[in-house]
Amino acid sequence: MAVDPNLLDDLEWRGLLANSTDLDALRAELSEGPVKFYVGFDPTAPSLHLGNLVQILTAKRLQDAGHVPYALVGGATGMIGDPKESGERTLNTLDTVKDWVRRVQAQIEPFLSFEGDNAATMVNNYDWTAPLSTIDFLRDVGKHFPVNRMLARDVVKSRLEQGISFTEFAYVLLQSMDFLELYRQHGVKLQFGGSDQWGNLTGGVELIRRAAGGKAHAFSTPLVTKSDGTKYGKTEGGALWLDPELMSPWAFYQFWLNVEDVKVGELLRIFTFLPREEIEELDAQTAEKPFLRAGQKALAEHVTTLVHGRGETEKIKAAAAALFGGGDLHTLSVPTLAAALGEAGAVKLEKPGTIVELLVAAGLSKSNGEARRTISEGGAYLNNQRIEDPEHVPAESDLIGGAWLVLRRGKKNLAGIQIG
RNA sequence: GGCAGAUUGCCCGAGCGGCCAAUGGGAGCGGACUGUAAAUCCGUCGCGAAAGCUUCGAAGGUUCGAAUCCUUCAUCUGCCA
Repeated sequence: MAVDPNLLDDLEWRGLLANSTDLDALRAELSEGPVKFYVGFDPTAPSLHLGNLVQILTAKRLQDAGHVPYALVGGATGMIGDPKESGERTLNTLDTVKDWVRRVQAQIEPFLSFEGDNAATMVNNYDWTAPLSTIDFLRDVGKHFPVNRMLARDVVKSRLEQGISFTEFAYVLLQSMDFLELYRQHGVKLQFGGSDQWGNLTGGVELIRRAAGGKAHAFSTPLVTKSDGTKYGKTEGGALWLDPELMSPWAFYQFWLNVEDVKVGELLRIFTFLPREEIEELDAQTAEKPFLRAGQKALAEHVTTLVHGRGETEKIKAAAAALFGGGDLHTLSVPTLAAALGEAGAVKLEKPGTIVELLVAAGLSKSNGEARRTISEGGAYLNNQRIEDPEHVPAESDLIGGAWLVLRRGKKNLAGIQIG
């Protein structure tokens, strides 16, 4: 099978290469023919999130270019926990990890092709890690890891003061072993991951060299952050999940639509498969007519379609047009409005209560006090009319189509109430 | 194992017997400005309509009254073995 010779150039242009081992050697290898590569996901939650999506899409880019993916879900590494700077992780039970492995696998599958010449393979490191004896592990793997080098890693250094368990300290051995195992079993020669995984990636390359005398490659993708350097979704209401149960497609779409101008170009490159010319055109539009937010719209549309499908995206776009259109809500057709509110999130009530009760019922405010605060701050809207009296109860005439109320907190948080 | 110090709200960090639901900063949230952007400015930021209730690692205790004092426990850090 022919491989795309421009793969690395494209990845580079998209800003997906943060760090890499010998890039020229990798370029040569990738141009010769299909290369088997792997990318791993640890089941640390019931769903993957935005950061993982970078890896999934990168894997797809490689597969589209003719290479052969091995998607690893870490049933074993998920039992141990990758050290992170903020502190020791809580261990999850085997049952929990197994459940999450299944979910994560199911999330990855739609993105890759498991058929054809360069079909993807799903693997689980539990399969080769669980049967391993301690003695074999220490002799065959441990012997190749100088502790002084392990201590020099940034994450480890940052943890030495506050403390790090041996369990997490040893994590890198497991991930390195995965690479070695896939190298030996399947001839996998390339691994990539987020830049926070760099130490683990090179650990594997090093282990393959020492234990098998082989040459393998690795590269890392940059961490996606906001313009102030903080992670997306870390501070605002939790992570950006790919699972529609954990984050509604509507909220997902809204997230991309609200991306800062300065980040649009970067995110379009990383998260969409749009060709270079189109992205550069969008860059130009963002620079010249930022108020049109053409970049944000394209970004929201493409990424939501990738993750949740075309149909869902179309429904959301129609809903957003109806709800944010600025027109009189009463002029919308009831089916349109009902569908729109269904996307944005709607709850059913027997009868309307006070605006405070409605805000809480719709999930727009966490408590009565918070709802009252929002109202006193002038942030509560019923059918696009600001409501200032916390005791306000919607009248019969407020019910659009005899049943619907559009509730909004602030500029962007919408929810529907269905009475009846 | 011994000694010393730490543990405060989402995070950082004051408070060291009443004036503390707890200074300040950050994040968050709302408003103004705009473009469902950024920056800026203003407001807000435990629960409760209120009376009041529950908070300052955990459990007890002293006191009219404790985040502040005492005891025990847990965890972390440093020093000594």
